[in-house]
Amino acid sequence: MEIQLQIKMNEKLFLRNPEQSVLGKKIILHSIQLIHKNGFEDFTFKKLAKEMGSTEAGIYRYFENKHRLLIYLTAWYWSWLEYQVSFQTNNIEDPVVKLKMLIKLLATTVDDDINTSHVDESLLHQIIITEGSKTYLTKHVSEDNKDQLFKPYKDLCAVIGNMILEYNPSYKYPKSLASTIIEMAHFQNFFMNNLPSLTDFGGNKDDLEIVSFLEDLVFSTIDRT
Amino acid sequence: MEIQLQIKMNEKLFLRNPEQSVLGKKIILHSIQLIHKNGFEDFTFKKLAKEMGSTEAGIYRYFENKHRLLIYLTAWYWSWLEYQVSFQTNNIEDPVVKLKMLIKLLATTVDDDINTSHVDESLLHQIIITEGSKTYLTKHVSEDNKDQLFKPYKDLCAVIGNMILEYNPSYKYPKSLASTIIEMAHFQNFFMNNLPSLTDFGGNKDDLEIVSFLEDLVFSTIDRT
DNA sequence: CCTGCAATGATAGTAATACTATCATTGCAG
DNA sequence: CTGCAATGATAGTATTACTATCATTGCAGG
Repeated sequence: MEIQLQIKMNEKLFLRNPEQSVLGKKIILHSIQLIHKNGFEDFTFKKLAKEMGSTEAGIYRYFENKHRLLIYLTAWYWSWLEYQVSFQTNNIEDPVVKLKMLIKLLATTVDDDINTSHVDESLLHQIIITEGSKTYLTKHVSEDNKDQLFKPYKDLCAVIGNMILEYNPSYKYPKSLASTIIEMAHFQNFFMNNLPSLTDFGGNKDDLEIVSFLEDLVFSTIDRT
Repeated sequence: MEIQLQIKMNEKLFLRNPEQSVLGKKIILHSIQLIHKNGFEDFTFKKLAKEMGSTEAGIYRYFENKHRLLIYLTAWYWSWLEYQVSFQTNNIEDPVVKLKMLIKLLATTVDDDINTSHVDESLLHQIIITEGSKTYLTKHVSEDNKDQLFKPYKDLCAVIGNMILEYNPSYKYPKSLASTIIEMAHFQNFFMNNLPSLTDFGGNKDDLEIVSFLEDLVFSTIDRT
């Protein structure tokens, strides 16, 4: 069985749909590599064009600017992850098992999904850890939010919130706990690898420790009514 | 009693100490106002110079670049906050009371401290919420960390970690929980004001709801051994 | 009182960034 | 085979992120 996974993205995320042309897919492929390599601050459309063997103007036909491209990549990632979550938790009824699966998906290294040829999910995951929050930590969040640019992130958060309520319908802060799980899965990973004294994961750099921390945090919190 | 609070800052944070001259203090004062007003991305030394009635070159004599200035402001804030924490929890023995005080200091609106004339802590607090994590979410974290630029943040995190251990010496993740409290105090605030569907704080926009969420989270987690 | 040096101001200049515009070429849909 | 959309090639502008130079000021120590 060979399938190609296509994620339908909000039209406002781009000027021209990058999934629908060779050039567009090359933009996605190489921007992921370049941002992963040198970070978002250092990333420019000129450098990307050079890397791709195309031109700056060509990229501007797809994305308004590099910030929009980052939002696109992030939105794509959260959509893909929500799909993974629904796939992996399908037919599971026990909310404990579901929540544990979710934490594992959020907090452990992602493998490249062979069903998406132009996206390396493993690299993208690391980009989201470092750059993801920059998509919304701006003065223009509200306008971007009105354009629904953060919908995939909010959708995933809602899914998690519902899992929490399934486990304990009387817990008062399901959405805040959901956003805490998402952000901390990433921040604790970043801290572990870059500022280890902010964590308890020593030198091991093992994803599974983050999973343990998060599981303990989540279930302690929602266990007591 | 009139005191002037002086915070000793790491020499690597600046080229020339801004606390030791009128121009330096003006840089701090106006950069806080400008970053608060238009956000860090839009902020440039040229605009700052114009606002202050000085010149771009003059500012470069104090700070290498705007990112370093942001790190300086952030480091200053965390140092000031650690002082507030030590002041407000002084003579308190009960770790519950201490932790609650800490959460309150982190998560509620800060008043301008009259003991620091050139820093508006209230504005600075809002800057840290939106821009704080950008100081370390870079490709050069490790070098910056070697220069001890994040020491105040790490120190505060250690203080919180110790409070947690005082309450429950067998809790396994005091430092990760500490960094979670700090980050979530800010992120939940940002979400509440800008992406409310990621929280359970509806339209009220009340700091105290964040306090309740964090208290519940922290004490649930460290209550169970 | 003067002198000397550090801090500041004023101005200029450069390379890179973040775009926008124009026109030529190509390739494939009808 | 033709026409139009996508791409390529090139150029140009305003702003950003600096660096350099020289003149001015102001005050600390002799």
